[in-house]
Amino acid sequence: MSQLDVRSRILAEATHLFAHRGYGSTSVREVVSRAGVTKPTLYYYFENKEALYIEAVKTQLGLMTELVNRALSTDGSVRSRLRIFVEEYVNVALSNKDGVRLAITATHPSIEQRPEIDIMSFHLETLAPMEGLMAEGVASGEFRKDLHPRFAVVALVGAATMHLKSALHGIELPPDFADQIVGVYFDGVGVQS
Amino acid sequence: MSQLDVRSRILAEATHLFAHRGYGSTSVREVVSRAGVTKPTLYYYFENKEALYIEAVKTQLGLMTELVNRALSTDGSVRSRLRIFVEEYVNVALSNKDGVRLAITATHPSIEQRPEIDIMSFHLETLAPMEGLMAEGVASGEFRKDLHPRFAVVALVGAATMHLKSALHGIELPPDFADQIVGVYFDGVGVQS
Amino acid sequence: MSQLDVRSRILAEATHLFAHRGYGSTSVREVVSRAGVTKPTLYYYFENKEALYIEAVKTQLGLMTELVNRALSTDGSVRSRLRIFVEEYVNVALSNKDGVRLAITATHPSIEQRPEIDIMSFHLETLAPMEGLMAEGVASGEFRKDLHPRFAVVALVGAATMHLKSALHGIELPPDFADQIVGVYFDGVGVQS
Amino acid sequence: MSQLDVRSRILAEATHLFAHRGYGSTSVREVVSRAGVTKPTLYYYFENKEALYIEAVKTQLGLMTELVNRALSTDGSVRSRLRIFVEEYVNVALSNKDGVRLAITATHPSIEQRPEIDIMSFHLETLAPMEGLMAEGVASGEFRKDLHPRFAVVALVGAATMHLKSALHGIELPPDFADQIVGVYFDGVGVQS
DNA sequence: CATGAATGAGTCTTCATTCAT
DNA sequence: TATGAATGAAGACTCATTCAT
Repeated sequence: MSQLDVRSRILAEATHLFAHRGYGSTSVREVVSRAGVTKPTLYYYFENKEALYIEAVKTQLGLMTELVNRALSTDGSVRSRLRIFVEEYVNVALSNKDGVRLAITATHPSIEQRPEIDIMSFHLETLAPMEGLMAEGVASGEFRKDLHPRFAVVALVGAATMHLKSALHGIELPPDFADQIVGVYFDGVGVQS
Repeated sequence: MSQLDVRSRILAEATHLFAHRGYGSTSVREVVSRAGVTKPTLYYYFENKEALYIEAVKTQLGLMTELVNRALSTDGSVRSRLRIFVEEYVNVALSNKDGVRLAITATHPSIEQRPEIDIMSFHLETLAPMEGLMAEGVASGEFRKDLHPRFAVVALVGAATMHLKSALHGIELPPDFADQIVGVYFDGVGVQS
Repeated sequence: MSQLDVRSRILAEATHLFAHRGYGSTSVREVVSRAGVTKPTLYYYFENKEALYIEAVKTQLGLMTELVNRALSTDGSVRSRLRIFVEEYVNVALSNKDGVRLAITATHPSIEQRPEIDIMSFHLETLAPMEGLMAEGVASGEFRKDLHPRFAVVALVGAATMHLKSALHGIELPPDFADQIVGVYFDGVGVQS
Repeated sequence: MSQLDVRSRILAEATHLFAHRGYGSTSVREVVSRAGVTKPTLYYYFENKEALYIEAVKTQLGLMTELVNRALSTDGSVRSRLRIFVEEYVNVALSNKDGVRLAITATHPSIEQRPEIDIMSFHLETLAPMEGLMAEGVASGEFRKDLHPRFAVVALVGAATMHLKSALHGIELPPDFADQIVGVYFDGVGVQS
């Protein structure tokens, strides 16, 4: 009948609206109207607005976790794996803007989430493997010995995310953005002395 | 009577609540209740909830612009100025969590801002001087010749902001975090070849 | 359950209150309270207070249009038809005081209708057939040749309406009021010279 | 300083707004804003909104009473005095639209006036002299013997008012409207048999 | 599975009114 | 006389949610 089944359509519209307006400014009425269903139908599939939000967010966080694991499980040097991760991260994000926006907002420390999301377990699931990779890099001699893995992860993810945000704001990224980001990350902005 | 005058108290509570709950989930009732005033008083000072939000956000963005300009206008090498900026940025942020949370959320590309904020002019006012500094670094030979200033800014601000976010999430930063961040930024995570 | 369905009950109470208090002094709360429903129910059936007002007024104007057409489509001389019209007009009005009050107020030129009513089309629908009848009277020789139809209509409707208003104010009308009104209208107050 | 003194300016703006929006839809805020004064100033001159309304209405009713008495106290036949009355009535009304609109609305039987106006005493003050004139006409032989004075007044005032209302609606009156109205009133629309 | 109809509680906002100055 | 600042009460309207069908 329709492209997606009813439940998926509701979830998709919810993701879109939560991402664009935020939780509090998104009304159930608007979700069902865009999904072309009635309110009781939504409540048939989801317990309430909060559950809908949580499912939408969890779905997106799951996609990101998958992405990280996929990127990190390739072969090659740590550097090349990080390059692949950055490229994938940004590209997937740009092809799923709604989802990424929602995920970023939801993991913001700003919102004492009314709908309580278990952010920490997400962070563990995604950051832990990255920290592992960083530790691997230190051990293998690719990274400086004095590097704290968590610190290394935060710096790279922060840089990549900010580039992503600027892209979401409409600023165009160069085609070799992943190379550039990882290049600066590995070699620094300073001149090699 | 009270520390701040009525208007400032309203603005402060609004900043707090908008930062913690988001725009849509913050009610005017709650703002006035925390500020210890009645609703008409709020509407005496602010046209409506949207105007209140915009003023709160603009105030915080203004503080950040000031901060950038202050940090960049010190003497010394580009590296030392960036170190000061990072230190200031994170410290000020941690001492004004509400404001920073609000500013970060507001400049998020996620929210098709119901209350429309002129984000771009903020970015220009803050990023432009930083880009200038980066260009200066390239010219003076402190930075690699092939570095695009905008790219350099985004990488550093992204890294610093992500560290800040992790701190807001409760993860402790080392005392020399600014040195570490700028260190990685300048010299890279890789071993000097 | 109740005599009328929910929607009709709301409309009836709205008509009553709008007629007695005016638009601005009638609160939605009062309407729903008298209709024995809750506010959201009202908004389920009517877009907003204005739409409710417009529907109430249009309904009453429609009844008046019907009345005019019915009275004028009888057989007999123009005079007898006008007599029937006057009688019907006043009697129907007195049996539907709320509706008439609302209609009179709404067609008042005084109120730069907040809820904009298309008064002109109502006037056309009601006055045009009456003007036609007057022209017919002139043609058939019942009326003076120099009579402008519109003028004739306004004079009769004005007189009848004022009698009606005085009745609404509590002043009793004689049983043969229609004969008297049409009598004066046709033969004048002056003595036949 | 200003054309009118403060109190008069407030009253004038109130008259205008009450006439155009009705009592309930007119806000004190709007009155003072248009009058260029502050709210406490209004409350210095008028006890409250209701008193302001009553004063505005009474002022206008007083003008109409004056008008009636002036017109009726001229010399000449009853017919000529009525002609003068009709002419004055309509002309004065058209030169003081706000006031007339307010007066007509206020004397509407529709509104169970929240601000209670003593309509009856107004009617007595204006209609009584007119009824007297009508009785005079009957006595002098100008009018038919079987004419009830009250009835005669209502018919004429009704016709004149309706013409006035149509003029307020924008429909132009012929220059000799008073002659025409009184003509129909005296001689009827029918052909003299 | 789906819905038309309903609701209690809450939304933002404005009302008429009043102090202290 | 006049006002800046304040308020209790009410305004219209929408929220997330539910139930009988």
